[in-house]
Amino acid sequence: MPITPVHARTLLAVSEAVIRTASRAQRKERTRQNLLDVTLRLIGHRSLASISLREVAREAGIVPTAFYRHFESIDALGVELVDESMRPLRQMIRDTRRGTADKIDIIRGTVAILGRQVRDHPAQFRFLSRERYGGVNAVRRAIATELRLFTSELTIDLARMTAGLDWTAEDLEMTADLMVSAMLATVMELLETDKRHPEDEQIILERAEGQLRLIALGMSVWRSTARD
Amino acid sequence: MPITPVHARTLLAVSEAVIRTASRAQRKERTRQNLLDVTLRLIGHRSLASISLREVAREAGIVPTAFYRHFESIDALGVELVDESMRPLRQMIRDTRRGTADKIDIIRGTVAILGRQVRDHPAQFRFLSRERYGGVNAVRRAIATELRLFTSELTIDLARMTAGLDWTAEDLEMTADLMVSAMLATVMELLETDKRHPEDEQIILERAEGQLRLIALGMSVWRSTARD
DNA sequence: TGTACATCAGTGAACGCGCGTTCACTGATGTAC
DNA sequence: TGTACATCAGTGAACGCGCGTTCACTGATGTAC
Repeated sequence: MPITPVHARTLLAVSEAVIRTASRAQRKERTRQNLLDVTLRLIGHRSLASISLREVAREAGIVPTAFYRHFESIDALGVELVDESMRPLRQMIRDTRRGTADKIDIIRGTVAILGRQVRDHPAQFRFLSRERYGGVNAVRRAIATELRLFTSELTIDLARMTAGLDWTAEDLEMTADLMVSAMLATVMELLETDKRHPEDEQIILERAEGQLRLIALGMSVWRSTARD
Repeated sequence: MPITPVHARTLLAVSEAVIRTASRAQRKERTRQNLLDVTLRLIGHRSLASISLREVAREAGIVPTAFYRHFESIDALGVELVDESMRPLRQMIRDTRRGTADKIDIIRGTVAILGRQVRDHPAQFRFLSRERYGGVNAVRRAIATELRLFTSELTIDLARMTAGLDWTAEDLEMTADLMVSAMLATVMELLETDKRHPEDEQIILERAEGQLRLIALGMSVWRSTARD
């Protein structure tokens, strides 16, 4: 649609309104983000189901009733947190794709990226792993959906790598699923490491690297039996 | 220590006492077990951190204060539940070892046993997977310890299978860890299946079988790089 | 076997507390003209 | 620019409720002799 003078005037009016209302709207957005951040921090030691609306509001510096200006309930806030917490994982895919095409390097690079993301965003990963099979239904389903998308993305990458090697879609998905399982287990182990033993992190990452290499080796000799 | 007449008389007295006190002790044990069962059932839809002592007592048909005759707190009950819930998993190892020595059969058999155990003891597996990274610290640590033992057992089996193939202890453990990760992910997926689609269970089990076969293939061409 | 006493699983009243949610409100910010 | 009105993020009192835990108790079961 071309921008006519009429549109231009309308757009100008709208953008002026946005600038003028920005102050209040921005402050609301800041409070909202604060509620999300505070919840993520509280989740560090406990589960979503066990934190209270009043506690979150208190930590965010607002009165309990003001919470409802932003979310319908703690569970609804949790569902929004899933999306926000998946961001580091989505970034991981992008970072990995930007890496080299050599297989050993891909594995080493992927594990390194994984380690860095977990180190940089521990609260997000802790939230996802704690609530993945946690007690809040809506949150559990939201995480399952996001992880399925993540596995799909990995399946696409595997399809590209094994192009012409006669892999079935089922086998590709099965392999991607195994890789995601191994990586998620690695994430959980990384999160459980004691900060007083930083060398544990290296051991876990090396093991993860070995596991991905083992899977890659298996792939190199895999013959599909789907049509047996 | 040999059993002397004096011992025999003492043992007799003790066993008579046991029989005589059995009624009250047995009833206490029954209530205790009932508390564990009720908690396991309540955990089906929510997390341990979100169920209350009063709720468990109510469901078990006792007054809240009577709960303390059996457990110090819900968390303490949870730790005991870990041990009870690990029983199906331990049984799995025994069942699998009783299977044949052929590799393909071992995989098929193991997956079949896994599927059966999850079907027969869903509450126990749900408890373990939900609380493995859940909000109750003591329970989380208890599960981690038990799963480490489980991985050790599997490492022993792998060592037996790869005898003379020059595998290092680290590589065996790494492989066992990957297998346990894959199996636990399978358990969680089985628990999430909708009962209205029983065919999903078969799909998940077939995928698990493929994953273990892929790992076994990788093992067959694995060369340790630990001494690089 | 009978009796007197001990044990102890389960009772029921009571407590103070933090919870989610309602409601009418305030006052700073934004909008219309 | 100035004024009159609208919006709405955050307030604060109030509610009823279920919670964990204390305490003194009851009465059936068990033990000693």
